Amino acid sequence: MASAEGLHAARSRGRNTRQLVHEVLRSRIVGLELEPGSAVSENDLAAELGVSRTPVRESLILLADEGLVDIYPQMGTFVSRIRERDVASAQFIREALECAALREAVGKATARDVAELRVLLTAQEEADRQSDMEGFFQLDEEFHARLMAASGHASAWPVVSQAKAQLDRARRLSLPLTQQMSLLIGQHREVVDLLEQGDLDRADASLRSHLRLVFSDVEKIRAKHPELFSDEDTPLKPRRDSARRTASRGDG
Amino acid sequence: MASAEGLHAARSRGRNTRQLVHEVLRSRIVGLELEPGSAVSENDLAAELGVSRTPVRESLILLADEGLVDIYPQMGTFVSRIRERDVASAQFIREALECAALREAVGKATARDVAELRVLLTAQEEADRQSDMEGFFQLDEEFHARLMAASGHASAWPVVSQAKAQLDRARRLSLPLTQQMSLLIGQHREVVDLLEQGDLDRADASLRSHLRLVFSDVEKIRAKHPELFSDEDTPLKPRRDSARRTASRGDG
DNA sequence: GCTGACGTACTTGTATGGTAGCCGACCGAC
DNA sequence: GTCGGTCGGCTACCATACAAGTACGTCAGC
Repeated sequence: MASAEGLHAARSRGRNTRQLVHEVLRSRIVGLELEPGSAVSENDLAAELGVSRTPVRESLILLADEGLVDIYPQMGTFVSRIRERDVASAQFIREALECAALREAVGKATARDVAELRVLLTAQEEADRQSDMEGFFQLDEEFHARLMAASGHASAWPVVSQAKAQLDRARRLSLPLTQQMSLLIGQHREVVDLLEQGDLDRADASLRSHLRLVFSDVEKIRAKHPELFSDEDTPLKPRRDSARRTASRGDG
Repeated sequence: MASAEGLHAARSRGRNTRQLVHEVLRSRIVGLELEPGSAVSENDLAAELGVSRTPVRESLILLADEGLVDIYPQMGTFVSRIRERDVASAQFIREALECAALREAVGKATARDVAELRVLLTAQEEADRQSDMEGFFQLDEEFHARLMAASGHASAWPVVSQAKAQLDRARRLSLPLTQQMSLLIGQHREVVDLLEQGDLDRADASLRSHLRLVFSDVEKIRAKHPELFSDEDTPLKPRRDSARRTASRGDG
């Protein structure tokens, strides 16, 4: 992959190595490129990305703070399994903040806000037609972010985004059901319509049920991919991957 | 100060140096021991705490993520000034999450939950009698945390706590008005009463007005201590402290 | 006195070395 | 066959060294 070169190429654009590595890793984890439970070694990542261990380590500390990796000193760092508690917590946070923002946005959102939201809806429909799941995910993220921005609380979005990351890992597995996309888009449209009409309570209810649908998806996924989840309060056995690197030696 | 020794003494108790340093710094910043705008040098802190730059640096990165310090590469790290935007954002987040939790807690909180909250109320009154501001701050924090826990969303508390940190820095200056304490305690009691009575809407309204009172305090403080605040979107002139360390040499 | 170039001392960013601790495989004892 | 000790290799943690860059004091020139 060109991630190593891309890293240094983009580095000149103001962001330092730590931030670059952080973004790369976060993207890989949320995008399930790095599966829950898999080990992420400072050394391996540093070697792969062509940087030293320091920025990698600092990124991992930030990711641990976000709940995306678990660091066990002297044992290893592992992509965190999806925990029942974390998902419920993330859903609660997201619902509370997005709905509260929407309630404030009603009567405050400008015509321009609504117009920009509708542009995103159109783009989402296009992504649906092309079965572009990755594109839809990004547009979905932007839609919800702008919805919050319309309330004047754009600066609270990072908090939602962080909570959302926990949910998105699971959602990534569920969405292949393409029919879901059009359903979600319809709900988006309903929210925008009600926002424009100034119907506060129905807009709130609409967004809330939309978010809960997403939440219920996660539960379905759990049945299909239990290995990505963790019930335990003490998942203290991440188990080191015993595939020795001597395998490349081919002895034997 | 015994902070350096205390650091290593407590280190054996499971937490590593990074976490210890993080807690110390966070406490100093929220407690205004480190004033907004003041410089915090990795080297100086490392020397003072008797550790290397690494854990200090990692702590500062976490604090920057929390919005408590601003890191300017090759320039310095400074305790962030209180920004209008951050305070408003923190208030929005806190209000949305705490009120949403309270609404869920109504009808769900056990008798034991209520009893434990009342114990805290009693302790707060005692702190008031003794004019123990520091104690009251801790009891206030615990009260709100337990209130959220009663809703079953204790794991969402760290998010509130982080937002609260922005508000607390300013509050710390306002509370010396001792009469405020009893007022706040009365509001706490009202919330618990309404929670126990199962009066959802009035409990919500009561907590909301309580939180807004706290918020309005911040505005008063701004008038008295403008140097701790920052309107600027680009406060790009933190200005290095020009007090040379050669002062200790005593030459001249 | 004022202005501008320069040098020094500081800053954070990155790279690397050494340490303590844990896991898991191996191997001898029973 | 089963259990217990040992040892190798890995881990994250912390310390340290080097690099890139900024700000400020100093001083020469005007």
